[in-house]
Amino acid sequence: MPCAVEPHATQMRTRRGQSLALASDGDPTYIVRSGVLMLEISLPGAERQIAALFFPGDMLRASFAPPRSKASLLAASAGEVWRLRASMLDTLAAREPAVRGYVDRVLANRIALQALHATTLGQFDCEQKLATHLVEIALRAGAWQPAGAVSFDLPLSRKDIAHYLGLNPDTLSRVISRFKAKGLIKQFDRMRTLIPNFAALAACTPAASALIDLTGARQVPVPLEATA
Amino acid sequence: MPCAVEPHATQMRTRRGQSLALASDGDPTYIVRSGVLMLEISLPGAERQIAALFFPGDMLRASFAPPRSKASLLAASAGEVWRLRASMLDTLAAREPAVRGYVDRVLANRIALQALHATTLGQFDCEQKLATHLVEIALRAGAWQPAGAVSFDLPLSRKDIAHYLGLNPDTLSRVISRFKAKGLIKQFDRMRTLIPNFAALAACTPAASALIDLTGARQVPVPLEATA
DNA sequence: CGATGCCTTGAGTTTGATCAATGTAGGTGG
DNA sequence: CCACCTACATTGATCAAACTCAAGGCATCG
Repeated sequence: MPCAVEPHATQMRTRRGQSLALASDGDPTYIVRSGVLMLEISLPGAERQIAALFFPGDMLRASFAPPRSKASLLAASAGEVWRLRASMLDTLAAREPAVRGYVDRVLANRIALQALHATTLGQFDCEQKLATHLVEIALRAGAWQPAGAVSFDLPLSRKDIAHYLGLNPDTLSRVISRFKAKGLIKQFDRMRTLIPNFAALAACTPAASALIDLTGARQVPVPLEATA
Repeated sequence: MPCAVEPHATQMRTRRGQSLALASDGDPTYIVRSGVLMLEISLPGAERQIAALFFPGDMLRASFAPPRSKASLLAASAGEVWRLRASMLDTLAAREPAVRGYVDRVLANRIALQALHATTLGQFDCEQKLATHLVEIALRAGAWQPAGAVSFDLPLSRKDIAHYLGLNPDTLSRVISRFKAKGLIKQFDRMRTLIPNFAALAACTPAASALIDLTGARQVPVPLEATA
């Protein structure tokens, strides 16, 4: 999206589990090109929480993370990111309306997504939480297929998904098994996943339509009301 | 903070429970002067969630809320807000570096706070959740007193606090009673609250030091390590 | 081949939700 | 002033959803 940014950014390849610097000087700023980044918060005496996921097109700067406390930015999967200093992005934004618009849009979207995620964490039961996550991934990284099916690679490990959803990994594993038994998802291996009927899955979470709105809903093959 | 904004804003007084428009034209933008605003998300078939609280000095625009889905902005207590159109704020930000800096700072802070709140919702037990909320209020709206005490009015009703913390109102009531029994808080009536020993309360939540960092920690009378 | 990391599954326990009853403050009208 | 109503808060008894702990499966890698 922000083509004016490219010449000023450092290209980086990430590997699964790699940690990206948040604390270094110049308030580092990242734009995700492919793969998924996780913002991890580990507070003393509490389990870690994956506070946010960043998909291709998303931007984040170090000042988005709580300072001093143990926040870290991890690559969930292999991918590519652009890195630049915040001051450079600010300069570009002041000069180029397209960059300014991109930054503003991405920020507003992030806050809205976080509000939704707070609802997921605060109110949903474990099945709704998993359905929400699957819908989110399908919308951001899914390959749409005929008849309302979607396929994708789960970018996060079971443990990471659990910590993103505020669940215990054991519990999450059980919920996934239940979803498989109900035919809501099919798995070919740990990662490779197929949702045979997106609408049926979306019907499992109250957040589906809000997520569709927020992700720009590139394509949802079948209107939600049709099936499910 | 943003004095250049004042002449372009509409002054509004809020009453407890009042709803502020999010959907009207021009992407309405609010700056809180006094009192507290709540961003409420009510998804079909789920309990409502208070996704975020906005204290004096905070800013939010309608685009921060998930669109179409039922988000609303409510005044938790009587207060005063400035209202202006987003396009006006953007114009001012482009002209005045002070406004630009204010907007950027407030946004980054909001995202960091939301990350912390996600951790609170996802990992903390009910006592840690309440302690976190009390620390947050003490830092944002408390009157500091000698010997590490803080007093304030709880701006939210029990039900609102519960929905902010992802708890059941009954459960919250029990936790508050436990805190009173332990001497962590004293209440003179429903709202008026005193924390005799801030450090002891802060020791109940893993998020205390991160919150202190994020709120700018105007004054924390006694370093946390001293007591508790 | 064993070692390791990740995931799954069962048995038992606990935390917090639910339901229902009771208490309290503030407001209204007789 | 009292009776009454309503909204909000507290508290107890019961229950279930999710956590914990432990055992076992299944890949990958040296």
